[in-house]
Amino acid sequence: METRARETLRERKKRRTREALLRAALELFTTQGYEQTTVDEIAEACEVSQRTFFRYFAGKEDAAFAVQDMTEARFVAAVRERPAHEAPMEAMRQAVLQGWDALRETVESAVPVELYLRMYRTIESTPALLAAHLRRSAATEETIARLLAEREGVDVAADPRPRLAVAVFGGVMRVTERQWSTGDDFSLEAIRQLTASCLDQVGSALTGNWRTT
Amino acid sequence: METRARETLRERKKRRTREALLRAALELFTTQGYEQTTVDEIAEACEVSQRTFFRYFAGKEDAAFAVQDMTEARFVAAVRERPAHEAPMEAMRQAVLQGWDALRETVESAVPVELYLRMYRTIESTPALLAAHLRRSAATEETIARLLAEREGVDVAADPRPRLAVAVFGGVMRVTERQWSTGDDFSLEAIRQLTASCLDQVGSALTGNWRTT
DNA sequence: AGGCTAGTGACAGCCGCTGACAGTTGACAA
DNA sequence: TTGTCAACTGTCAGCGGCTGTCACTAGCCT
Repeated sequence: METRARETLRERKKRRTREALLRAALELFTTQGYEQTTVDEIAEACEVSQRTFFRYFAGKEDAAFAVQDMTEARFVAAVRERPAHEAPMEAMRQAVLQGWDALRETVESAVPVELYLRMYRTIESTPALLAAHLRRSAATEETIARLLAEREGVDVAADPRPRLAVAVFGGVMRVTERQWSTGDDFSLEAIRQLTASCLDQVGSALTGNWRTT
Repeated sequence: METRARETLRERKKRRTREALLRAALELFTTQGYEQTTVDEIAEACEVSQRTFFRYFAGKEDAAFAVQDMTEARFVAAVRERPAHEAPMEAMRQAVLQGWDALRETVESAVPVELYLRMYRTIESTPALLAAHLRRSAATEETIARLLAEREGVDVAADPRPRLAVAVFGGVMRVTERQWSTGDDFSLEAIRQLTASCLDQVGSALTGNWRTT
């Protein structure tokens, strides 16, 4: 966590360029749309060449998910740090909620939280980005599955239950995301509350017979 | 189902061109890889111009999923036709299994089943296609959720349980797909059996404490 | 102070995809 | 049968994402 330690001029310039590109990209994506924004525009906004953009980001998509990656990493770390006595589903639940609580600290070093939340919604409403998001989530789920398998002492190759549990959890998260991004309360508290609410209703959703309740 | 009735010459030619393009595309995708195959190659293999390819398919991706779309449509229809007394999860389970059983008839009109299965695996192992696949699945899930909500007489906007149930089911399907495509038995029977097996283990996966069993 | 190299810009080129326009060929009525 | 019309196709031009190459500038290090 000691990034400010002896940062050479070159490194500082690099970091600034990257941050400028990222901020400009997210700003443009969220205001005029992802597809409508060209890489040239982003580069021009920072007064660098298009080629330089591609030296910092593997592609346009990569810039869109740069911040998301930070929060996902936090989530994985949070799961890893959960006490061993917690059941898998409970550990994931706590890790996610914890992630929302600490979102500000996680994100603010790169971009304003408000910009992050706007980008989050842009991802949900842009088909190409939604696809990429789901694929990335699948990769994260695979990581978590291995983590839980090891933690519970089962073989992830032979026992499908770790992957099943994570897939179910991931499915619930996607419903939560969708509900939040199509709702009318775009606050951080709203998404935290929705997360808990959706997780609480999984059992009821699976047992069927929704008419009676 | 009466496609052969009064098919004009023009229509026949069109259908042939489309089928040729589709077959060539899948053949090339599955043998040399999706990214490694250019649209020009596909068009050339059928002796048409690149422009013509784009008149039949919205894009390279579209060709890759043409057959998948047929099976998904069958699945949605199957859910719709399930008896009203079945619980949601059970209805989806039956619909999927039924889909695998009828796969041959569903697919063979377009391409050989073997080619379909090969393409299925190619999708799983190609990041760009996997992303598209997940997004398409999400769209299908939304359709199913509305279907089940109506069927059970609940409001899909107010009650998250239909979407939750479908998301959970979809998650299990993805685990199944992955397990199948990374396993060593690429037969149709294998995937059918895996489907049932994974669905059976969801309960156990969620209750945690995997060590004891 | 001067050599070294990371970082950059400029240029050329591939590929997916689209719009515009003209040529060809099947459909259908006179 | 023939002529007209609409459908289908090829060609060409162009945009945007992305990559390789190469020369050049600017910070680093001795």
